[in-house]
Amino acid sequence: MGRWEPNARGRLAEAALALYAEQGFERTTVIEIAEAAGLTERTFFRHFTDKREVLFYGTETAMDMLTRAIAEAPASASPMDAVGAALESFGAFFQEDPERVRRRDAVVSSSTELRERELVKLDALTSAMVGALRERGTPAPTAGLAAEAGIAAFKVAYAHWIAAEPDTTDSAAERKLPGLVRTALTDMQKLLADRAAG
Amino acid sequence: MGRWEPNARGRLAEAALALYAEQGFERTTVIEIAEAAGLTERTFFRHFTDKREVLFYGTETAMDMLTRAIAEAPASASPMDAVGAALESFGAFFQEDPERVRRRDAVVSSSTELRERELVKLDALTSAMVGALRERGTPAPTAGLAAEAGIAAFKVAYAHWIAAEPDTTDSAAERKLPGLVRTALTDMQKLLADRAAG
DNA sequence: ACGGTGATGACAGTTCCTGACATCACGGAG
DNA sequence: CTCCGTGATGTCAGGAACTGTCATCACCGT
Repeated sequence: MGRWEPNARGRLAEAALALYAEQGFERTTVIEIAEAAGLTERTFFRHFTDKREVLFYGTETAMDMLTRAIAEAPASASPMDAVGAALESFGAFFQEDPERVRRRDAVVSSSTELRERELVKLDALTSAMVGALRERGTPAPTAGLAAEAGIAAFKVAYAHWIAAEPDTTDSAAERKLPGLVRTALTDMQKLLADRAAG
Repeated sequence: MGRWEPNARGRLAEAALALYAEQGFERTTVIEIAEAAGLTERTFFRHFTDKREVLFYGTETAMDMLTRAIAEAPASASPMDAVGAALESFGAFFQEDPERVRRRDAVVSSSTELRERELVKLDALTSAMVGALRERGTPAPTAGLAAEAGIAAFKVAYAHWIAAEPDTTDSAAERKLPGLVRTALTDMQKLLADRAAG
């Protein structure tokens, strides 16, 4: 594998995912990853700031997706409508390649450090949504609450989705991520309504 | 400062907080912390698994507090009632020493790595609350939603509280953390109710 | 053919963190 | 009072994650 093979970043990401899955995150060394991709350790760190970051490649894309979805929501949509729509389309995007998502999730779930990083990414998505909401005139406190509530519901929906689907071709609505996001939001609303006043 | 001075752990935590605040997290070395506490680097790592963990000392106590509050909630309380009560008392605990909380928050906020760790701790608190809810018979999906929604509201309330209070003796209800938690929860409910059906 | 540009390699160095073993203070058994 | 076990600490060696610096290489336009 020569020095100037194309798509170095992609090769590194692939090699890392494979090695993490195979022998675990902690027992995989950056040198191993780099050599598996035909590169050197130093080059790995030119493409990824971190040993973990290599698994969180598309986060910027995800942020764009969410902010755009919120910006493009009709002016009549409430903040929670906009957030809900954005997260549903986000869920739909996940479903496009469930196999890859599963593979990646298995690796991330197996390591505390990786779950740590995933939470930061979710927090970044929250901030991005807050920004997009403020852009369309939502006041700051409302934007914060809407974004946090939305991400919270998404977490639950995603956990359900991952835990359920084995790899069957079953396409019941309950197994589709956008639908799970929607029901999580309504269930959350019901739970919050179910409180003793004052 | 001799080898057998008491409370090594506390001294390390104090020294770390002071140094992080003074010169930043990344530019502080573990050796510096250890020497400031009259100990060695190796001993630091016997007391804390991490350079970051030293700032998240009381997390187990916090988990106990939350799980106990949920367990002790009256049987008639809804899941969201129990979570809300637990988080309000949690907020009250924070308020006991606002100065220290502020100091610590300034340090944590200044470093990505530390915010990362804080998010993990919040996630651990979420899991603890889920466990406590399940203990009292709440079904798993409901428990997950209630805990996530509660933590989401708490995050927003906490951010408000930190951003507002300068150090004034002002004790308006809006500046008290338990009250902010409560209003965050009701505001979140309103936002979620404000959605197009579907 | 030639020089500029960007990606990569090579290497040294710092810091985080761990394992293994020695050492010290204390508290109880005799 | 002495001796010895126990737990906390010190010392040392070392792996692995990252960073800075400079040389080297492939490509691209002139």
